[in-house]
Amino acid sequence: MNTQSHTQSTSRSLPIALLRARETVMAPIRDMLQGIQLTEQKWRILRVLDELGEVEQSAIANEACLLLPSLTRILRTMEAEGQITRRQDSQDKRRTMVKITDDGRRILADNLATSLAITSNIEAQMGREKLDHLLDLLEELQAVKV
Amino acid sequence: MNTQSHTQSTSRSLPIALLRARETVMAPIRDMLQGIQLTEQKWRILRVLDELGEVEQSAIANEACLLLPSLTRILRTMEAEGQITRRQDSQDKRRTMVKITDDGRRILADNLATSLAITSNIEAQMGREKLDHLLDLLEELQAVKV
DNA sequence: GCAATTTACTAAACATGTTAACAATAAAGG
DNA sequence: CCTTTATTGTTAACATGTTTAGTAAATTGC
Repeated sequence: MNTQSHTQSTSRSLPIALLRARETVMAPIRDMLQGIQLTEQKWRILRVLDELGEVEQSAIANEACLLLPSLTRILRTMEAEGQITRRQDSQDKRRTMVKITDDGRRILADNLATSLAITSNIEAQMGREKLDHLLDLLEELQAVKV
Repeated sequence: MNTQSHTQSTSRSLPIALLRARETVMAPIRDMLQGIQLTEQKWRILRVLDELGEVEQSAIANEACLLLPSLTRILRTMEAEGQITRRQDSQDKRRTMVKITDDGRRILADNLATSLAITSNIEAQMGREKLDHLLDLLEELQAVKV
């Protein structure tokens, strides 16, 4: 008799189900990224910067779902590798503004087709409606007060 | 004009939506665990071991969604802290069998009520039906071939 | 039986996750 | 103004994630 007999099997545990689903979705993206020496996180950062233009680090952290200490380290290497640039904001000197470089954009452009193909593949197998419904439910879950 | 104008906003990106939803769900659990010096991963391991009894490490890795190298390290410290025991399997000497100790079980028992309350809270806010539906969709997503 | 392959796990190296503490600047409130 | 508080970001320390390589034992296939 176990302590947790009241609880669900792992496949019906929300935290684990979310983790496993994410592994499934990320697997082909990781395959793509491994070919170009980019981590999942750096890829997300490049996409956010391409989408938002020049932004402060908190905004990146928020959009790309990273904590600031991680972001600090990652941006340091990305700057050294020439994928982004950073400069102090003149108005608010606490802020660092970050921008994607042409090299960074090139990485995105080179992998856009593969990225879209991965998304399409999942959509084709699950169906657009189900996928939209799933995204709605996930959005709703994020709004839950904890 | 950005490179990614074809793509969805981050809130409709499946990988990020899954990540954010998971953050929401884990936040109160992390609060609980911080009080008892346990990481999210160790908590999952204890629950799996309580549920499955004595099992090999690959089974834990699979159930708790951890890679073996991470598991090796984590189990080493958990053994040192007396929450689990490990022994070589006599039939198949490659296998290491892992079992939860009474101390480990006590940790689970002490936090069962809090854990259940967190689950109930989410269920109360989202509704059981939606939650079940979400779990169904996540299960379906995991089955997608990539 | 035995070589080749597979399985179960470990080790090492590097990247990120996570928390706590801190520095610098800006905003708020008196 | 000037103190207090909040915001922005960094650093450090430790835990885990991820990949590659390696070891030992079991299984396969001939």
